[in-house]
Amino acid sequence: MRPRHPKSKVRILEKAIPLFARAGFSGVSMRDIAKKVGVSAAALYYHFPDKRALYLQAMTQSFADKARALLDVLTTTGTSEERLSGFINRFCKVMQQDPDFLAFLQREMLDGDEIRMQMIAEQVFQEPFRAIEELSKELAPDFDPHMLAISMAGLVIFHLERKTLHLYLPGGRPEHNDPEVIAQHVTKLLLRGLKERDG
Amino acid sequence: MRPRHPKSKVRILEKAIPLFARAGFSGVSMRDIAKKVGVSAAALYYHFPDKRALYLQAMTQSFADKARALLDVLTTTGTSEERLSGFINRFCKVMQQDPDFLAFLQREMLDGDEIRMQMIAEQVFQEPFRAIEELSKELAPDFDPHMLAISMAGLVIFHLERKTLHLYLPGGRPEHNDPEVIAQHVTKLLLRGLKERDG
DNA sequence: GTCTATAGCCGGATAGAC
DNA sequence: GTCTATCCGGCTATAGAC
Repeated sequence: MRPRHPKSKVRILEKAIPLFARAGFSGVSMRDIAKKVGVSAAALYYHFPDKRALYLQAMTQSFADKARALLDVLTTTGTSEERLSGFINRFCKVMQQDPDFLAFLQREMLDGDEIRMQMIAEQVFQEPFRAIEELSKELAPDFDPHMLAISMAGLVIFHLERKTLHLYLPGGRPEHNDPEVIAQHVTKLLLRGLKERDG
Repeated sequence: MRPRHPKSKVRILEKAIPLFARAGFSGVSMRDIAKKVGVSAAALYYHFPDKRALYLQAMTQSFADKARALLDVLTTTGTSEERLSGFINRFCKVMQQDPDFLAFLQREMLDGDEIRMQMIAEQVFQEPFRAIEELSKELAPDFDPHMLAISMAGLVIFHLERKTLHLYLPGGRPEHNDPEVIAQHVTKLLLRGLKERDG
């Protein structure tokens, strides 16, 4: 249960996250954030030393607990195929339910400096990435596990990030945005690609 | 052969492209561009009505001729497999040789308004996309051709856009940035994934 | 076609009252 | 903790000389 009047700092971050995720660091002003929160711009400086610190904390907040959500489903029991399918499903769902997280991730891959990238890698992706590499080794030992893990992430992420372009490309249909449809497509593509031979 | 002193407008666009591609519309000022070109900011307004127009023309310029480069290799003769492999190779090479194009594309997928997205779709991606859908139908009639085309693009693009993150993820090696290595990986993954059964 | 100068606005950030 | 008022620099864009 969330309190009706959360601490100011939390309220500021809650409002700042979607703004920064959608317009980026230089696309949002402190006044924009203050207006959304319903306070003066000066009030923000009581809680954060400067704009960069506010951005960094907003991003960190948006990334929190994402690693755990992805790891959980990777460490359950079952065949390799079941774990892959479970992971792809969870990944699609997490990304679709939190568009701010996806936008932040895309933004950081474009603009992120070394320090922020290192933080993201260590705090969010390193553990799940390792688990996916292990799964890759089980499923397809003749593939480079690092590249295969990148491929899995890329397949899911690109299906979700191409949303706006999708409207104007031929053959686009509404169900192509359904995370379950995407997960099913990606899993089918991967599994057939991972088994060297199958009936 | 490029003339030693190209028209000012062309010179401005040449300098503006990498700046906008790397920092985005709001991350670059008219003064930044003017400084790179070696003129005053006021001079830019002789050639472009405002900053938005300059950005749009820079983006359009960066996207020009990309459709043709991708289409050429799709319409050559050969088996479906050869055309797929040729396309993936070309796609990787084009994207890697022109990082500004890749950055612009990522940026527009994040920030692009409907008008710009429609322009990109119609002028750059519609024709090659249709050709890839046709190829998908030949190779794997039981897949949704639209989704498969998205998957192909996503695989290539994500391997190239994750460059900065890659340093901090386990198992990353220098050759993972080689476009030929990426193309080979993606082709292998796709072809095994596309054939329903193989020996 | 390019310059200098400048208008007018908006940005981040601070001072000091309450 | 939040306010109003403000500093000051950078921003887009224009005016007018050359």
